[in-house]
Amino acid sequence: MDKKPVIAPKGRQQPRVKIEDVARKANVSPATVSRVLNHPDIVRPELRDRVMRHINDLSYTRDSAARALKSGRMRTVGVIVPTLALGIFAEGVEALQNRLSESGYTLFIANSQYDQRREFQELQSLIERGIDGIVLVGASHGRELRSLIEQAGVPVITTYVAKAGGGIPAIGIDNESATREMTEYLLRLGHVRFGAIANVVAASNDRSRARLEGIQRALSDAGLPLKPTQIVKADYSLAQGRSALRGLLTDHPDTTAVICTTDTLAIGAMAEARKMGLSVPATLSITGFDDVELAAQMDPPLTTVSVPAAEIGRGAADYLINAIAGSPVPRSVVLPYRLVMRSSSAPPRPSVRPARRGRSRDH
Amino acid sequence: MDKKPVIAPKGRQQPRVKIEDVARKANVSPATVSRVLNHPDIVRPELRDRVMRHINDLSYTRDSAARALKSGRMRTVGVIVPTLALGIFAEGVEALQNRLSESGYTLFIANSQYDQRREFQELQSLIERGIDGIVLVGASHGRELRSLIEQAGVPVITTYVAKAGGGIPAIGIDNESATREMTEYLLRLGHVRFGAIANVVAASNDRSRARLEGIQRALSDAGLPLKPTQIVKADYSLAQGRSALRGLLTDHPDTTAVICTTDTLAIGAMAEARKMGLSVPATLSITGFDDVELAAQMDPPLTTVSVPAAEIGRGAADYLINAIAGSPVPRSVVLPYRLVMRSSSAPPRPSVRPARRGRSRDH
DNA sequence: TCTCGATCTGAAAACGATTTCAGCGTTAGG
DNA sequence: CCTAACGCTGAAATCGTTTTCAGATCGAGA
Repeated sequence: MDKKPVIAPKGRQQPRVKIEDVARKANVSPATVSRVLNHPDIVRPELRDRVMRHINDLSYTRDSAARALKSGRMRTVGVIVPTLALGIFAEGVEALQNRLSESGYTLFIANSQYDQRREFQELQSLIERGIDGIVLVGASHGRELRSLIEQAGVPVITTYVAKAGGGIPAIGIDNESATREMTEYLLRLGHVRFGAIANVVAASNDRSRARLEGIQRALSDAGLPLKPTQIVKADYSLAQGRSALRGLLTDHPDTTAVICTTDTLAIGAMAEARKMGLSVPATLSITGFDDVELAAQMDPPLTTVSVPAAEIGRGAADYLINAIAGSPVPRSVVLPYRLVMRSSSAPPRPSVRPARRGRSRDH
Repeated sequence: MDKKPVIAPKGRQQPRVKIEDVARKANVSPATVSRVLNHPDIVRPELRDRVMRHINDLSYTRDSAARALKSGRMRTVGVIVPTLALGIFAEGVEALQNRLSESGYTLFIANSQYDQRREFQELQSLIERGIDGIVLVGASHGRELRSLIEQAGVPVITTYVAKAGGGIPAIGIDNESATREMTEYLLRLGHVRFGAIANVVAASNDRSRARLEGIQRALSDAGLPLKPTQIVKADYSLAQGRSALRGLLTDHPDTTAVICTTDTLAIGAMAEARKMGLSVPATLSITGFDDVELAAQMDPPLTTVSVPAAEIGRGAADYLINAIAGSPVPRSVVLPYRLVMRSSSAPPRPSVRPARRGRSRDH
């Protein structure tokens, strides 16, 4: 009843059991205890067991700070994602953490909110913390960030992209090629009047930028280059998907296919289409990117590109674990994406000729 | 060209600049450099500036391991969430990290996959890493976990619930009361045949369990207790929401209101209802919990309970920062939830009496 | 019985920063 | 001009492990 009020304990109240205490109890030297912990195979089994028993008795755990100081390794990895709000990143981080945990590593997490300056600051803070490896997202980072990494001499890998500049290894998919394929698929279906909704407002979002380029390239190659007004820039919110579609159809009412660089945008677009009384895919085909859980459950189910987020996370973990250990590591890993054709895309309605207005202007 | 092949560097290649190097360059003692860094106000300004210049010149950063060893504080906090796949947790973690980062703390993240054993292991690993504070989710944790925390003497706070056992402080909402209110609202609308879909398969999911209890209590109080078959247990996936609704309506085709303990389940249920040709809310009212971004964008928009996830994350950060500093902290914080009435709920259709089959069986 | 190896184990020196304690120089007051 | 007091700075101890290096122990072979 007379314990301190609502004040949290100042320091550890019990003076922390250290390796020396265990050593004394077990009648061995601290060195032996350390060996039992770190190289169990080089100490005589009976002695090892005895020491182990005392370790458990005292429920001794080593001080990671001292350990890190002496050994120079923190057994810690950091990750900086743009945001956790996107399921695709959350999934990757979760897989990353799980794999690291299996190998005795712990994961520091930070988020940049798509802001390069913040990314730099967070990275600085992580490096000061002595992390052994770092996971980044995307290919575009400030050059000062790259020099910071280089100077720190910490292994790094960037994710969700197939390649990154500045000699940084990458694990991910070829975003541009994915949307190019998607666009070609829609072209094959017979579409000729396209629109694109891309979350490219954040300067650092090179994934969506690459995806947009894939769309543009495919359409240029088909002789149907996108006019600026056929491209709507958005952020990553559902609501922006809605307004983007509305804007797009205001400028180009005869559009038959809308390609979004994100499922979230596509879902927003679908919601808006429904509200506008447009039927998907009969009058409008819509496609997304990421294949989030909801995509398959939409009505109609969303045609999209499946991104192997968990595999990316696991791969990044493996890469860093090897790199830290000094094992050989691949330069970059390109993972396969998968086009998932569902019912939100279909051939354009053949009978209707809603293009009259556009056509008449041409001749 | 003759740099080592694909082998990562073994240790830091540059031998790391330490405090002594700075001291030598600046012609002062290491002690002074340390003081410049930690207590700038007690060192003569001109000298301080000189030292600072050399610190920058050499781009010296202190070794956090040594610092932590000597000072006993890691400036690090850990969080264990069930999963990051749920936006509600991702949002909280993001807010938590942002607030901690502002105060110079870094966040370790781990996930338990709703498994108490795993939660214990991850916590153990975090504590061994010397974290200064820990954030948990929910009220139900093994007693060995509680004793581990106590023994480590680390401040802890649990989140998303209004109170937790074992003297652990909490920050969150009163889940039971929220669903009770929601149920009462549906009762007032005139519903009498209810169904509940709850993600309670995970033993440790006390949030959903409390929510389910809220539903049951309200209905019991109204003299309409739920039969076991009116409660469908699920996990947290959209697909389970679908199959749960199907199962529920198979057993009780005359149901007019379905209360879900999660938006994800509710969205799945809505998708299934649409597929079954049932119109929401005309023949079936559906409600969720969490108010995820998508809830407002559904067709019809989903009636749900809004959970202040970001505020929970920030509050947890503030709590721990204060507790670690030894400042007074509140025992627990109950945050307000908010019932968000949208169009997925409405009075039951008065004219229709689809209950015939069920009724005939009764008499 | 003695010596040579082969194993294990212990003593002690790091790892890099923080902080106490004491000493130095300077200024103010007598 | 001398002493007291104050403000800064430096020397050195310390935090808890890991690891090198050497010493001890034991068995086997001569």
